[in-house]
Amino acid sequence: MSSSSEAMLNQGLFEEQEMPTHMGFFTAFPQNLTSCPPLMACHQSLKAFNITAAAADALPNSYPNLSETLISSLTSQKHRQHLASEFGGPQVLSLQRSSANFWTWGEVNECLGSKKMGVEQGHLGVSAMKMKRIKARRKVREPRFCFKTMSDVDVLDDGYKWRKYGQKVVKNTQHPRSYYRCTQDNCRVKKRVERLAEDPRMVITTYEGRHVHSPSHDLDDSQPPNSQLNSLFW
DNA sequence: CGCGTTTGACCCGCGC
DNA sequence: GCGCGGGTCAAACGCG
Repeated sequence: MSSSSEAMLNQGLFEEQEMPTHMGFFTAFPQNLTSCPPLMACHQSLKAFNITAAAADALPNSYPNLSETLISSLTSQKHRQHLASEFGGPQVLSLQRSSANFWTWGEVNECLGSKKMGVEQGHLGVSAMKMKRIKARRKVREPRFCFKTMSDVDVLDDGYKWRKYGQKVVKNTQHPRSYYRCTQDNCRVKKRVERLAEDPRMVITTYEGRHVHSPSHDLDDSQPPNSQLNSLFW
């Protein structure tokens, strides 16, 4: 896909486009990434999408509490050059999350030993009723992440191979939502692709689950060895 | 022929 | 319990 670069003009990263009731980011990252499935999945998504290239310059101003480590990893020389040449400047980054996915915060909390994140504990509180619903959802729901991207093409080239398994007309939208599954055996990662009702130029890509394999082609030439995102945001 | 897409039917969770 | 709407299935179809 030759237009994948333009497609990678990421306008934001957030979790669940509906009901964005919470915003926040992690300022601590577990030493052992794999010990925390939600963070691991998010980390992989960030890597796969080269999301670090987006809005790097805007981060410190937009999110003053963001850790130094993350900012430095996002504002590497290479990414700056990429931003400047490809997009002509910094992009606006929006980080949102939804109450619908509260449980991922809970898991993260457990993994981090709680109270070690750069978010208010108040954001993590859930009512018993909500917890019940979350539990029901949790049986079937993997961690999910959304990327809002301005692009002409619907399906972004993220290095993985996808097979479309469904399409659905969503209420109050004239644009259909497409459902994709990773074609790799034993990999149950899914993604949804839809266009924003208010702005059809924007593509919402929602990932669910974690890949159990590497991308089918090598796109990750921007990560120096031993370079890790040791912080993470939503 | 194999692989991917299309599309109508079906399933299931949720709100009323 | 019922209806709605989102998500998935699977047969048919298209393409290289």
